[in-house]
Amino acid sequence: MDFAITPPPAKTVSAAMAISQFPENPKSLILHQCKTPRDLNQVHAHLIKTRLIFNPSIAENILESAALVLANSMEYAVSIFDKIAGPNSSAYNVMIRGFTYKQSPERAVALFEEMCQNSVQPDEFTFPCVLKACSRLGALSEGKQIHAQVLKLGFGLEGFVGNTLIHMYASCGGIHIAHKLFDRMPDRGVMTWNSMFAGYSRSGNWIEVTELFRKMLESGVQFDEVTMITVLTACARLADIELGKWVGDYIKANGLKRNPTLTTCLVDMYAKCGSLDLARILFDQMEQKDVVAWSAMISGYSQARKCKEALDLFHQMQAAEVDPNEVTVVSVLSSCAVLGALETGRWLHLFVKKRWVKLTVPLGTALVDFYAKCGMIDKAIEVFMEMRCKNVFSWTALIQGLASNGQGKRALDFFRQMQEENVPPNDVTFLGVLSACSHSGLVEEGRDFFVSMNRDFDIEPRMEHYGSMVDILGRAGRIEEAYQFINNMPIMPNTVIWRTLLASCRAHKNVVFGDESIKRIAEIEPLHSGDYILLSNLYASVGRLEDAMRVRSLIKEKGIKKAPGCSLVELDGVVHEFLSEDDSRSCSSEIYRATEDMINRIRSAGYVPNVEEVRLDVEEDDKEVSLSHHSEKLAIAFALIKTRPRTTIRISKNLRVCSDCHNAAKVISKVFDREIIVRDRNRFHHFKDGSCSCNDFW
DNA sequence: TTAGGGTTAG
Repeated sequence: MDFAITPPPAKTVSAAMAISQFPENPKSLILHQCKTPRDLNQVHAHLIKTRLIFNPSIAENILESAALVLANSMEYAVSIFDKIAGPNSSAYNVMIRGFTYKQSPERAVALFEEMCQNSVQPDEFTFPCVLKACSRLGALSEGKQIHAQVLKLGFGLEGFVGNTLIHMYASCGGIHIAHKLFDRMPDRGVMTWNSMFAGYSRSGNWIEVTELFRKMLESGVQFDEVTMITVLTACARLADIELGKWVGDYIKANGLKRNPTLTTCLVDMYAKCGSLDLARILFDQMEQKDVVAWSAMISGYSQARKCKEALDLFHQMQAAEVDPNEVTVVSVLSSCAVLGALETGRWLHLFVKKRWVKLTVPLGTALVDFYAKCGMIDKAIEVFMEMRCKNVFSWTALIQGLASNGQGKRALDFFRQMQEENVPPNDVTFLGVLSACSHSGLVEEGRDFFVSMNRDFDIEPRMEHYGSMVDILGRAGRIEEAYQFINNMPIMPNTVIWRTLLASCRAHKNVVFGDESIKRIAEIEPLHSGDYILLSNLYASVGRLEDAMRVRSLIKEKGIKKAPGCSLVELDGVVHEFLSEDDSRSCSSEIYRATEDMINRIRSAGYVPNVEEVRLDVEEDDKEVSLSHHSEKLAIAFALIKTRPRTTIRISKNLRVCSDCHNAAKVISKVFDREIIVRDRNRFHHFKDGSCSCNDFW
């Protein structure tokens, strides 16, 4: 061979040198020397030249190299395999294994069938490979046929075949069969147990995972890191901090923290169980943090509604130059949605467009939810339409988004479309549907949907569904009907239900049922400041000012804290905060002046302050001033002077908008020619041209 | 030659 004279690069030398002294059994040589396709080509060429390829055992060795070396393709291996006259079971095994590992499990199963047709008897190595392929495919019926073959050929449950059979059944939805085999298994090792865990965790049966783990501990079989990973995942989903901590302590005591996957699971478990600080300590201690570790910590914050922390950590992740993946983006988007962080969310959307051509279901859904929660409902619809694949989550996000943005009828149109496309709604979808009816005053429709969810979809109404129904009736002024509805509830109504009724009583000036609601709330828990304020306003609305004052003074007497009204407005990515009657800001006089100007202008356009809801402890003359200093008015006035004409103003509020501010905002939108979007605790108000998207139902 | 794992959306 000529390259013994002129040495080519190192890698080729080793392969070539080896070839010149080809050993009797070349298996390990071929496997070790063939590291690249080029090596493989050379060895293969040599085998053909020397006719060694016709030696079945040598052909098999090169076949195995071809199946293992080339990263994503089996074509080279196929070309060798096709030239083997009468391949034996070992050759088939190599090919089946190759297909299984190289993401073509369906070809692995097909080849197994071909093997049987060619009367080549499978051996104890064939079955684990082909069963693994079935597991990957979720191919239960093929798996069952293979099981029959296993029995026919007399293989028992011992060893690998038994374990892979259990794994196959467990991961293809045949968990009961898997359990039967597991029970009959003569010698259950850690792999046997892990195969069962894999099945339960794949189907989300987290309780079964923890119960099985306790049985494993009783049995005395030593668990391993894979077991702990599955168990920790289950603890996270179940918020089972007790068992989770036990595993955590075991990991600490046995010095297993160096396994980053295991630590990531611990971080995730602590975060999902609410111990965010513990999670963060572990996370900070991790030497190597991959994208999954970062995502676990970020989603921990996001799910705990610590959205600012989630965004901060995301920025740290970018600073650490770790590339976010889909999961990261989905978590961060959901935090942006809660915060109304429009700029960051938009940036993420651009990032998604650049990075991933196809919108996946979770990504699309997170974007729909994000835009809807930022009041950009048209953009939410646009993203939804772009999604090629949608599931019940995506439809629900859109329906809820439309409902909270005051487009109840459109929400119901989408609900009908969802049914036409055969996507079955779930309990949360119905919350969106009922909320659409409530916000749009669709009483009869709401009642029909409430009946239909149980009758046609077999969904048992939860407390929230009953609450929505009370809201629908109450808002429409059908207070007595709402009261009867509560009395007929098959479950014990909670305070949310009674507070919903109380709010309706306030809106419709119904003192009788208002008093009754307060009584019922007080039976369950101490009254909130909001309850007193609603009751006080209710009395004031029917002219019982003394009672109103008495209720107000109770707040002070009992020392009940009131949550101050707070509005946020985002300008150039900076969030400004306003509190009611806030004079702490350095520019407050400027803002108060702007507020005054704003009020004067809308007064001349017909705005009349509604003093009914003003704090009753304020002196009569001051009432209108107090009204004009509600946080949303301050925020709107601030935005009016700080932004260019016609720019949309976006306000986020911690409480519900009061009726006076609602009225004022309508007039402001017309007088100043501005679209104003206010997100309150429950929903959106899009003020434009003197009216609001909520049609004054809120 | 043969088996197992973590983060995501309403």
